[in-house]
Amino acid sequence: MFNKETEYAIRGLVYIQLQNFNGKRPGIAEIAEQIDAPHFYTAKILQRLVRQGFIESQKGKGGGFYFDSQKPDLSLKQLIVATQGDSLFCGCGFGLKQCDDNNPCPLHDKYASIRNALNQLVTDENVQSLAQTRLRGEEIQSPRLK
Amino acid sequence: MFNKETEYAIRGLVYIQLQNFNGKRPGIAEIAEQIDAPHFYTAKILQRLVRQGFIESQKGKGGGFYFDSQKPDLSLKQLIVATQGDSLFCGCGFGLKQCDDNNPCPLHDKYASIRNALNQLVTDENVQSLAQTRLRGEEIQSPRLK
DNA sequence: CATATAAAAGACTAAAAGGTCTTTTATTAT
DNA sequence: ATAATAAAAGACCTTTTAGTCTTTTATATG
Repeated sequence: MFNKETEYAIRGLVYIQLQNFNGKRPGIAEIAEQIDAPHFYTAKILQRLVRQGFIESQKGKGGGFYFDSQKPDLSLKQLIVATQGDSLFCGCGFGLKQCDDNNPCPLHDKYASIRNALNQLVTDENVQSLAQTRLRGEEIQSPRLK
Repeated sequence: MFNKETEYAIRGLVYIQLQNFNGKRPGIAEIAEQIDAPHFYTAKILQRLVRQGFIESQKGKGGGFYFDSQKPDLSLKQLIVATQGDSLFCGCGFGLKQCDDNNPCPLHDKYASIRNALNQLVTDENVQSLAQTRLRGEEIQSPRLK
């Protein structure tokens, strides 16, 4: 469904946001290890996301990656389109060029509804809400485990 | 969503079935042209499908590709799994290794329902029914056009 | 200001996907 | 038989995706 770059980007950004909630700015080594992704490849992907303005970074001692809390939440849709384009949301499952609501291919209606559901999901969900869900999950479970 | 090989395979097999309904066995050149796919690449893909027993072929004059009408209908699911594996139907959208119903990642439930819908669609639909839909569509439109 | 630290930049390699082409083999019609 | 035909086989090439590594640049802190 998603390519590696997108997977690592989602996992990386959610991890960064999670650490940010705790007042920390994780570095590449920590991020890559925690999300189980290749160190240097993760660095390259995060650098691209910085250049595109999705996250901020700080060089030098105590540096790392962080979200600008002034900026609006980052939807998965924005992130996915940035890393692998929008083909997932506008292509025809059957691969036909001439396929739209007026001239549908045999699979059109059923496939379109699935594609729309996927579009809805990634438009609604964002990095911040995912990180918060994980934060809550851990907070709720912690007392029982201790 | 699907890779090129899968797209060409679906389009090619539907075209073959459509021609078979008319008592014809199309050859590679015709198929590739009609489905707008690269000639030699289409040949390679169809050859693999023959080896896997999805379709039959006949060499020599008057030869071409055809379905064994004795065999059961070929679902898109079978075809997709043969051409690009089953990762689309069992992977986690979030890319986490530990993600199942017991230990779900934040997106699990919503993503799972989309994946299941997709699975259902390609399991229900098959090459034969798609070809028949196109056959009916053309038959209905023909009288008006002439 | 020096130094340690950490991201930025970019060259490089590896593997997979996508695609091309030539040669061989099988079949059928003359 | 043999010539024409059409798929099978497989070598090769190109592009994209995935991943690695070294060098450079910026920055906080002693």
